[in-house]
Amino acid sequence: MKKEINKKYKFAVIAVDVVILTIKDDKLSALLMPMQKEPYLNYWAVLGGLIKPNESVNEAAKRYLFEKTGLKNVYLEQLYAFGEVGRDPFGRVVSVVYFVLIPHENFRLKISKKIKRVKWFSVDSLPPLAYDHGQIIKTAAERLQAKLSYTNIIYGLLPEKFTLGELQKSYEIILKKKLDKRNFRKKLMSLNIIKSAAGQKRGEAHRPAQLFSFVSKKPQVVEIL
Amino acid sequence: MKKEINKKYKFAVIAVDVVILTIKDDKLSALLMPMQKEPYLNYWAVLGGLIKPNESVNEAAKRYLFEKTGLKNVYLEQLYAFGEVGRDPFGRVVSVVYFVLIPHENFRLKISKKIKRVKWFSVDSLPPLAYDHGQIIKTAAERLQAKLSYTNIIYGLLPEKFTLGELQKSYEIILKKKLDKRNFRKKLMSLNIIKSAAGQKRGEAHRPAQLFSFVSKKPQVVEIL
DNA sequence: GCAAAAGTGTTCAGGGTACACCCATGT
DNA sequence: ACATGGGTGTACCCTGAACACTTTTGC
Repeated sequence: MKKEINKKYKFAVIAVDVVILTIKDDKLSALLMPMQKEPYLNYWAVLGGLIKPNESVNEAAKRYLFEKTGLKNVYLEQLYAFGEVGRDPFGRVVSVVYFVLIPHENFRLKISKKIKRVKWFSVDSLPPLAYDHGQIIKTAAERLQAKLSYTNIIYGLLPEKFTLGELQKSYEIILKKKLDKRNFRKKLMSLNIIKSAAGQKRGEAHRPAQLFSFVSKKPQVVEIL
Repeated sequence: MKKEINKKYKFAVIAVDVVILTIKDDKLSALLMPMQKEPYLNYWAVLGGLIKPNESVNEAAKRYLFEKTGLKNVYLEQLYAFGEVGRDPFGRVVSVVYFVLIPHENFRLKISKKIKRVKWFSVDSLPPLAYDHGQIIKTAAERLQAKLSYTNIIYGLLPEKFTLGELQKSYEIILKKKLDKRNFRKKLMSLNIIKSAAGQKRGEAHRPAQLFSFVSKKPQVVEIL
């Protein structure tokens, strides 16, 4: 599809790209799919596509996300518009990039049959990437890291119910630093952003953990760490 | 120019808009220009235009800024991409919006002769605005307010040399709250982001004030307030 | 029994906040 | 003389940071 761009359009066209992030195997990871055409054959890319004339840019991002992965009602935020002239060898494409947070656990992606395969990569060890997608993923990871400290958006990465240990570990992975368990719990309980939920997490070779859930799954500015 | 859009382009075209902000008469103010065509005749708008095929989006923003106001080497940051379908009645236009900070004092704008006139408006009492420019200015003001608290970007709004009183007043205007003079000075001196500069500010009916300048005019993350 | 994470309080230091008076100037 | 903002120090409180042991489970 992108091949015909430089024939059809003198001016730039608009694409959206969506960086899907989750925590998997104790790493912040991005969902990538392999390119199927030269010059990026076998390079990996984030999900994306051109916008349609009758949809907003936000809608286009949500549409591609849903069409290609089945994801809906997840944390989604506009990241940045990437508009360098040479960023797409097929033609002039300006991409408005979004990032999405999903809990890894229990999430079944419904990958579109048009996509050969997808794979999660740790954002710290990415394969060769198409276009400027390396820069894009780096920017997304930085934004996420920055926002964790002063907002509650960690909720996007956790399942409905979670333990304080899992919550703390999520912060530690993204902030890349160890946190003190007692101080962490004291702080989070004082912020009123999480509440005790019914039940415990059992089945592991240690004492069961109380479950918690988020009071609100709307973005809030809160001084967390 | 924008009139032909819906004839020529089936798909969306890309524009840039630039919100120019300064502090004038103790108000955070935006530079606006009157529209000269229906349906927005006599509405006001921020500076903007379409991008050219051979320039990046960032370059387009800087080019329009320079061409229309003569401004260069000022604080400029990408704000957000606005992409609602109906935002421009002439056709499908997605706008990548930037904001710019300038010191008001001593700044001579070289307004392009193509522009009939420009005027500063307090962002808290804006005239009727074209397109979604009300939303755009509001978003810019919010971003600025948020970033003042944790970065040093106030430097964009102040002249080369300034007094601590002027600096404090700038914060107070944008944050919309009074600050304690002694605590403010103590904090800023401890951060090493400003340094004493030669000379004093005299000529006003009170004790002369020492001048200061910024150690660095690069954006830095610093916990200021 | 052993390993592994859950759960729980106290102490200390540093930073934020509140607060009042004299100084140097222009009019 | 008077009005105006410049310039300065201290006391208190609260928050952030450091720190260790017992509990409950699965194997």
